Amino acid sequence: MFKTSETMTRNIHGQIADRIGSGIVRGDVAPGELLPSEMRICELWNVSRTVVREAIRTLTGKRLVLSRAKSGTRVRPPEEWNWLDQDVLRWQMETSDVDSYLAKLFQLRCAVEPAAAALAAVAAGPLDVARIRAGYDGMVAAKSDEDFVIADIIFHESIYFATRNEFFWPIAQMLKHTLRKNFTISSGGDHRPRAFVEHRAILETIAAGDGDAARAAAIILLAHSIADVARMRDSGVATDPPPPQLTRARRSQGRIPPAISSRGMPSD
Amino acid sequence: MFKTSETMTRNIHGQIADRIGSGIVRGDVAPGELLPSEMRICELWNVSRTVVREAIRTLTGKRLVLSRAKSGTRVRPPEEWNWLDQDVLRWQMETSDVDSYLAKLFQLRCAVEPAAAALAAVAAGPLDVARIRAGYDGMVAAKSDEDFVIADIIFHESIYFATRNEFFWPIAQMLKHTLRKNFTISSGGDHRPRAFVEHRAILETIAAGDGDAARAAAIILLAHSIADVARMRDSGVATDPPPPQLTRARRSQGRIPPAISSRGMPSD
DNA sequence: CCGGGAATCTGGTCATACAATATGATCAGA
DNA sequence: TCTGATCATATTGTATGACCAGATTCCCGG
Repeated sequence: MFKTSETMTRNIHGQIADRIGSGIVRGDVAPGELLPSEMRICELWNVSRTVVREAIRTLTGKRLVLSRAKSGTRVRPPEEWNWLDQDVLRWQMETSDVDSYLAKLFQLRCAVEPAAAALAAVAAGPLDVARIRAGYDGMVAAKSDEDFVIADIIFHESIYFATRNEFFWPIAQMLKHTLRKNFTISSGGDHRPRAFVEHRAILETIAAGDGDAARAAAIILLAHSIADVARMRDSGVATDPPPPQLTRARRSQGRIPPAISSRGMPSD
Repeated sequence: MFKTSETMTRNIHGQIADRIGSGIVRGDVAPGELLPSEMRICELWNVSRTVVREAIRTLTGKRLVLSRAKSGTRVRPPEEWNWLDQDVLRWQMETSDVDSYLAKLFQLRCAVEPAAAALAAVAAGPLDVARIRAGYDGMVAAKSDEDFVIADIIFHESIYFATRNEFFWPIAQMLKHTLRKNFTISSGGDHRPRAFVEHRAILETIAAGDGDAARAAAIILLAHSIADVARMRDSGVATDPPPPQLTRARRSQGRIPPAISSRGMPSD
């Protein structure tokens, strides 16, 4: 078994933050409820109050909890959690299934990446394009599947950076850390040639400054990636159960809602 | 002058985190460089090492710095910062201009909100729809501009939640905190009737479960919002200077890249 | 039954001390 | 002189104990 993370295992307060955070995401303490007091946590795991306080500070940074003075530390509603944080994501995956997680990840990518490619085409500088090209070259030169995935991540990450829009960057960071862990399985060697063509299309349209073409190229690549994932899933285990609150009748026909298809809009 | 934030002013370690974080974003210490040692910071502002450590822990949570044991605390590259964090955003706006900030914000919204509306249409439960409707009703019943903006924020935020995709939620949180501070100016009363129509269109398409129609409605609303902001900006001060790295020739004609227009894609 | 005050609980801050290691300077040897 | 090992120092991580002030709770008296 691999160690879960890089940052959380080194320090004691990281380990404590890991346990508490995992418990919160798992639902051990409901949103709005109070955590055990600091002294209580100290006794629970035989650590000093310093460690507990720094651990809670870490969880506060992830927006999992909110410490109000002299009143206690309460769990915030999940809607306010920083789900893009890699630790929160890891804790979530300890209980949730990977299937719905990958589906949601693709929903986000389908929403963001076409726009990111279009923005990159008009905002990227020569250094940005060189970075994207380096990712592409790394994919072509990759000897192993792992090298291929790493280069692929660099490619897409560089597109996010090339938008020159900082708001896109945290999303790229999340994808980077999460795809590195979960996508060594995918990208089997057989469909690499098509991946080369599609990635090269994105690279060249961005380099050419053609935003609409870059968006279209990104959409094509995502559509094929979705098909790959769906093919991989259909040959695997059971799929996601319906969400709990669900009562309405209408549902998307396919597994993944058609977040890609779009229609024109007035240009003014 | 208003106080800058809610969370940072109460505690001492929050104030210290505010000063250090502000300095980092301002560029006082370059990415990759070392912060002053903890004891040095203690002397600088006459605080205990406890508060300094908790302040640095807070900044670590925002991915501004990375503390390696016995080596020092280094500033991470800006690409890894959590730009969706409200404090990071506030520190950034202390030096950057509001114009380019609003433009980037709209780029993100144009990328995400149409997809969010489409997802919400197929994933929302009755509670989600009720929440969106409550936002719409609040807009209609709003007596003041401030009430109108608050209800508007609830409307859009609820759409993000209704996607049932956690990855969209941090974006909604960022928009919530940032639009509340910067958009009391906009939404002048004269174009409210059109806003009602467009918001109602989104609400009803989502309630009807029509994803494509919801996406189209969201796109229409965003296009008009962009026009409003552009109109507001053109009657204001000077605009953003070109980015420093820029060398290439092609640039978008308009102020804001056409991140909305798209073309069809194959459905399989 | 209600209101007020005291005891208590909690997080925030400070001070001190020790541990362990990364860093850089010093020193010995080739 | 250059190289390599050793050592002192600086820095973060952790523990401990103490105190403060606001929030909560509960009991007692009206």
